[in-house]
Amino acid sequence: MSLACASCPVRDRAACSALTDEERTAMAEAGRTRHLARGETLFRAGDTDTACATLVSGALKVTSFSEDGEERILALVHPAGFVGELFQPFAHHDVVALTDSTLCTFSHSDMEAAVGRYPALAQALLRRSQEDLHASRHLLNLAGRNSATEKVSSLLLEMASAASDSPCHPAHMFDLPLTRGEMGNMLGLTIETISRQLSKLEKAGAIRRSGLRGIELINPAPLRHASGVYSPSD
Amino acid sequence: MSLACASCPVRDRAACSALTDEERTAMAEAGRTRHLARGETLFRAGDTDTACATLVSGALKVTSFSEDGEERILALVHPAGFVGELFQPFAHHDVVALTDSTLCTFSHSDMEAAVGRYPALAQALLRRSQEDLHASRHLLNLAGRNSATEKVSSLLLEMASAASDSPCHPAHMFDLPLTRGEMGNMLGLTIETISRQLSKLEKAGAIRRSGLRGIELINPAPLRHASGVYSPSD
DNA sequence: CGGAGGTTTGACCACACTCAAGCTGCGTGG
DNA sequence: CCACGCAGCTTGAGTGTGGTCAAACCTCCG
Repeated sequence: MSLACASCPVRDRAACSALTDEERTAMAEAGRTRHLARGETLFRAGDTDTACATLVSGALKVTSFSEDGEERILALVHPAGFVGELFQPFAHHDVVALTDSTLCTFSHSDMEAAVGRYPALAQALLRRSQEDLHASRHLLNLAGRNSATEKVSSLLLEMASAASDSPCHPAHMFDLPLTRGEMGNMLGLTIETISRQLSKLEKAGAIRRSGLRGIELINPAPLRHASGVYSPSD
Repeated sequence: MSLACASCPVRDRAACSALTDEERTAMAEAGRTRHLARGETLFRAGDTDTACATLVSGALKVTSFSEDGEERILALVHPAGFVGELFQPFAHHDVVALTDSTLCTFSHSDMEAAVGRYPALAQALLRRSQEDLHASRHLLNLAGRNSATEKVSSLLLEMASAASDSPCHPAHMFDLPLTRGEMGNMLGLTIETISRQLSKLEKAGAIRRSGLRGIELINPAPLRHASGVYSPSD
């Protein structure tokens, strides 16, 4: 059996958790475990017969490229997330690893067949797809909001939550999986603006930076405050 | 039978088209036809036991409200589209009619039961959900893109396509279902900027405005040009 | 005819972008 | 082990696009 479902860290949360043991065993036959190093791509826009995958560990980004070669990040994928454009002859977006990642991949056709064969899988993917939709709309809301301070603050809080083990408390100290450029293009800002906002937050005593990637939340209050409330004294 | 499926204009495209005749008849028992006037809301964020619906005619908007009461449009729904947050105890967004609309509504619980009972329905909704996700990412991309001119041009072209009967050709002349304010908050711009951009496009001879809502596409080329396609001779 | 909601237009200003220089951290090779 | 080089980041100065505020103008309806 090519997949080690029994020891899979996301076996309770991923789409395949909806399957019975026999069904999962059958699917595992068709699946492959795959590792991606930071920067490696799973598939590109335009690829036909793209893979589908459940992310087991690490982080991915879903991006589109405009004609002039500008990247735009459309979504982040966290463990237990599903990627792959079902029912589409070719992919519309690129999927790239942000950190070293482990995935559980299936061929496009195997996955579509499985969706037809196992109603529980279709339902689980529907659930996931609705969650993705929700996340996308959340990002839309965030990126459309006004000030750069708001955007960066919100993103920091979200990254802190994603980095935390418990879903309720944000992590106190964590590494950003994104470069400044990547943060910028998620939020519709430039590298420089991100950098300036982080400096401002550090000066204000809200965070501390350690190295390029490390973030320590000293005082989350101003972040929450900034992500929506206008304060005249600035 | 409460629904007139036989004469339904979207019977071939909506999610329910995946059902067999008997299945559809069974679902029709549980459904209700409902009309909404422009501005009426189907459900609000926070509502429990929200309705699910297939849009038969008209147009809807899906919106969220920030703490300070600012509306943000997250998606438009066109005929054959599906609204309703499955698997969620309460709604996260508002759904409001942009124009007088006809919907085919089902209670939250009936719909979830149907998804469990009819695998084909789950699959059809999965397909739709993926399309919605794609649309949301498309909007994300658009709203994150740089210039106001690009945004407005793209939106105009999209509205023209949506208003057209044939999927390939944009309509030559159509009415915007959105107010300036609504366009603005889809694109992350202000009313005034939208207005100025439209004036600019009219002066440039690309469009003509008739009344508040009417748009006539005189020369779509500058619109396409502005909306991302890079042409060296500028 | 009058009012209200939506729109247009103008003047001004600020926030974020651009361009440019210097810095930090990290990997590679001598 | 240090020197070098590169990629990513920070910081600064100046500019411009789109926001804000304000006033006038349509257009639809009662």
